[in-house]
Amino acid sequence: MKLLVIDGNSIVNRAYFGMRPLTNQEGFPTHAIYGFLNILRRMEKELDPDGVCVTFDRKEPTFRHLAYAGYKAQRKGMPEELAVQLPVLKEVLDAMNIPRYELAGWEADDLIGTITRLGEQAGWDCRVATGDRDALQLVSGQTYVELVTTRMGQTTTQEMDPAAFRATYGLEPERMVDLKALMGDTSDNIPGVPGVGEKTALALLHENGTLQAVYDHLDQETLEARPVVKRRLTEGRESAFLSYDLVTIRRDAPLDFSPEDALRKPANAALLLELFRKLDFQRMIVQMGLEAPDGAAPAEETCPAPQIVEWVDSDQRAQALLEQWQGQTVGVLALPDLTTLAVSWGEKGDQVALFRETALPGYRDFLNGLLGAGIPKVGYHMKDVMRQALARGLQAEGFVFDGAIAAYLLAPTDGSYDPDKVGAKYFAVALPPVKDYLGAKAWQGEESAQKAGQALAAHACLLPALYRALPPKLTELGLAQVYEQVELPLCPVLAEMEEAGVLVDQDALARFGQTLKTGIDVLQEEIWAMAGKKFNLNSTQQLGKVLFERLGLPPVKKTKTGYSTSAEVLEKLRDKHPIIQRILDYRQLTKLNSTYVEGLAKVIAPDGRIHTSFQNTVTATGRLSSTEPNLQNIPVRTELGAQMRTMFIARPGWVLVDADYSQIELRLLAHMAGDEKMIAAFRSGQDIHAQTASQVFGLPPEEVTGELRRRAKAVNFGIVYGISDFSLAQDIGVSRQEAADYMNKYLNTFSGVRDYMEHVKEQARADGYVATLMGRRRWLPELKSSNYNLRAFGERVALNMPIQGTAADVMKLAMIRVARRLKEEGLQAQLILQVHDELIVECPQEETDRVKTLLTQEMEGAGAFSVPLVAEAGAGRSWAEAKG
DNA sequence: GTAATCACG
DNA sequence: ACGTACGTGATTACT
Repeated sequence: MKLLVIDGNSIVNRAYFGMRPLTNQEGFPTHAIYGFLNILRRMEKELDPDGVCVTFDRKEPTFRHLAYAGYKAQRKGMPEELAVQLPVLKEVLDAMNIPRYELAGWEADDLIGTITRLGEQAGWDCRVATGDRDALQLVSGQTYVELVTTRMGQTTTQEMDPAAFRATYGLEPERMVDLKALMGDTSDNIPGVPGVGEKTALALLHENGTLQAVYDHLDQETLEARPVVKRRLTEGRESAFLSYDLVTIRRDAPLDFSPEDALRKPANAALLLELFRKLDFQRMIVQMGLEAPDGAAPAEETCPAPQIVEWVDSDQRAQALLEQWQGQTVGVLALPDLTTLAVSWGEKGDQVALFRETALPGYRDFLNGLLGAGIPKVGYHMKDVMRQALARGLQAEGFVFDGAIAAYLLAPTDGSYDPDKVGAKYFAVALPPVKDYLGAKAWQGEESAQKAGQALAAHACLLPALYRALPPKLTELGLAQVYEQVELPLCPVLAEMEEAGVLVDQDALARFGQTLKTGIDVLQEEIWAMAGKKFNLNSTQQLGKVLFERLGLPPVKKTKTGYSTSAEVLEKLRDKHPIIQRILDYRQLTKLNSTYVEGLAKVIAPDGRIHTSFQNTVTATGRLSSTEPNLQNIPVRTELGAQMRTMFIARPGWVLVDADYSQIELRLLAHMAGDEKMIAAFRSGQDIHAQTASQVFGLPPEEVTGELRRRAKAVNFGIVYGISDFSLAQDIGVSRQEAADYMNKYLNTFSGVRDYMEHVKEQARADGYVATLMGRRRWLPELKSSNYNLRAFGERVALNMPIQGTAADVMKLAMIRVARRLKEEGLQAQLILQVHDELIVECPQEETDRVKTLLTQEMEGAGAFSVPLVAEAGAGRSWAEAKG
C-alpha cells in the first residue's frame, strides 16, 4: 500500500510563484489552486497511491518559532492574493474527499513527519510531495520524497530515495538536519552558523559525521577546522543548535491518523463541479470527467414531469387547443408514422395533450392546424414529421428547434439520441425508455397503451426544456452557425427527397436477379465439386476449413474466430487453386443478389419507387447516412455491379441529372493546409493525381506512368485519412520502406500539408476536439488515452474529420441552395438522392440543360476557398447513364 | 447480439 | 514495442 502525503503549504507556494497569474471571470485569483491541483493530479498519475492526504500549517506561529525572535519580523507575509485562495483550495480538497490535516501549534512538516511515521508503522510506503528540502530528513527505505520544482508553469519532480539522497549529499538522510543546522536556510529563516555555507557544512559533516561531533571535535586539529571556520563555529554555537531544533521535523504530533483514513474515495462530483464552475476551471471539469466536454451535466434547470395528461378525442377540444397554442411555443413529439403524437405546453411545459389518428375523427385537420406557421413548435427529428406531413399532403411549418439535431451537434459520437438518453445527459432525469411507445406491441392492450401514452407524454415534456437548455450550449461551442444555416434548413430538403424517392425498373431488376441466380448455382456446384463436399459457402468458418484444412492452402491471415477468408486474403491465393476465383465470383454474385436485387425489391413502395431514409443524426463527421435501404452504397466499381445503376431510372419523359464534386476533400485539404503547391495544382485545373505524381517523383508530367499516378492517388487518399506507411504499403503493394519514402517525398513537396497535420493534432490535443470550417465539432477524448491504439486512432480522426466534415457541410449547403433555386425557378425538377459528393435530380427532359447548369453552379458556389470547387454534371435515363 | 464480409464515398 | 487509413449500412452465420 502506498500513501501520498502532500505538503499543502509548500506545494501551493510553488504553484503560486511558479505559474503565470490566473483569475476567474470575477477577477478572483485562482492560479495557486489550479497549479496545486495540476501537481496533485500529476502525482496521483505518476505514483498511483492507494491513499492521499494533505497537510497545512496553521497561521499561528509555533512555539518553537516564538523562541527565535527574528522569525516573525523577517518572515514575509503570505501575499494577499495567495492567502485568499487557501480556504477555497481546502473546500476543493474536501469536495474531492481528500483528508487534510492542520493542527494549531504544529507546522505542516511536523504533521508530515507524524503521518509518515504512522504510515511506516502500519507497513505502508510513503511518498511526500513537497518543494522543501527539509523533508529529505524523512527519507527512509519506506518513505521517499518527491521534490517538486515549478518553473515557467512547468512542474518537474525528482524522487529522492535513500540512494538518491546519498548520491546528492554523500550523507545519510537523517543528517539533513545537521547540514541545515550548519548552513542555515534563508528562505525558511533558519540562521545556521553565519559564514558557513553548504560546502563547508558538507565538508565538516563528511569529516565528523554529526553536528554534535563537529562541536565535540572543535578543539582538535583537523583539516576543515581552519581558524576562521573554528571562530565562526564557536560564535555560532547557539545559533547552530537552535537551528538544529528548528529544522528537526517532529514526528510526535498529537494527530489521530491511520493510513486507512486517507484511502482514495470518489469525489463529491456535484460539489466539485460547482466549485470548478465558480473558479472557471473548464478544462479541469472535462479532464476530471465531471462533465462531458459537450456541456452535459446535471443542470440547475430540470425537465418537468407531465402534470396534466389528456387524450384528446373530440374535434372541438382539438380545435380549442389549437387556438390556445397560437403564438405559444409547444413541444411536439410524434411516432415515426405520425399516427400518434404528444404536444406539451404551458408555463412549465408540463401539460400534455395526446392525439391518435384512430381516436380523433378530425385528426388530419388537427395536424394541419398544428403544423401551421402560427404555432411555434419544438420538434424532435422534425425531418421525419415533415416527411409524414408531405405524405399526407400537408405543409409543415413553424418548427423553431429540433432537440435531436441539437443533441447530435453537441455530441455527434453519442450514438443514440433517444429522448430518455438526452434527458439523462442534460437534466439527470430518468425518463421511461423509448420502447414503451415505439412499435405496434407497445400499444396493444389497455395497460400497454396507458404506459405508452405516459412515456410519450414524459418525453414530450423534455422538448421545451431542451429548447431552453441547449441553444446556449450550441452558441457557446460555436455550433450555432452549422445548426441554423445547415442542419435546420436541410430538414425540409431531406423530407422532400425521401418522399420523392427514386423509380426502379422492377422488370430489369428481376431479370438481373435471375441471371445472378443462374451464375450462383453454377459456381456453387463447381466449388462443391472442387472441394469434394457440399458445405455452406456463406459460412466463413466452413469455407475456412475447406480452404485451409481440406485443400491445404496456406492461411494468410487470422481473425478472432479462425481463418480469414476475406477478398483481400483470397486475392493472394488466386493463383494457388482454381477454386479461389470461383469463390470470389460467388461472393460478388451473392452480394449483388442478396443485398441489392432482393434487398431493394423488398423495399419498393407501391408507387414503384424506393424511399430511403436519410439519417441526419448519425455520423461523427456530419455526413448523412442512408438506411432502409442504403442507397449510398449501390455498386459502381465493377462492371457487373455497375449494372445495378441501370435499374435506377427516371419516370417516362423525365431524366436523371447527376452532379458530383471533383476531389472535394483533397481540395479542402489544400485550402485548409494553405499549401501553395497543392493550391496551384488545383488552380491549374489539371489531373491532380498525375500532378502529385509529377511533383513527388520529380518527373515531367509526360513521364508519369499509370502506375505512378495510381500510387500518388493512394497517397493523396491516405493523407486525408491520417495514413501510416504500413497501411499505404499494404494498399499499393510496395514495401513499407518504399511507402515511407513516398510519404516523405509527398510531405516534403507539400510541406504546408505536413505543417497542417502537426498543427491540427496539437490543437486537437489542447482543445479536446476538432472542428470543420463551419464549426461542426467532434470531441476526441481518445487523444488523452493511455492506450496507444486508441490515441493513434484519435490522431487519424483529428486529421480526417475536419476535411470529411467540411466537405459534408459544403454538400449540405449545396443541397439547400439547389432545392431553393429549383423552387425559385419554378422547375419541376426534384432532388432525389445524395451520395456524399454527388447529387441526383429527377426532372422533365426539357429541363435537363437548365438543371445541369443550376446544379453545377449551386454546388460550386456553396463555398469559397483558395481553390475552386468543381462539380461535373451528366444526364441520362438511368443513374448509370447520368453518371457516365 | 456480435463477427465477418463487402458495398459505397 | 506496439499495430496499422476515414466515414457508413446490410446480409449472413452463429452463439
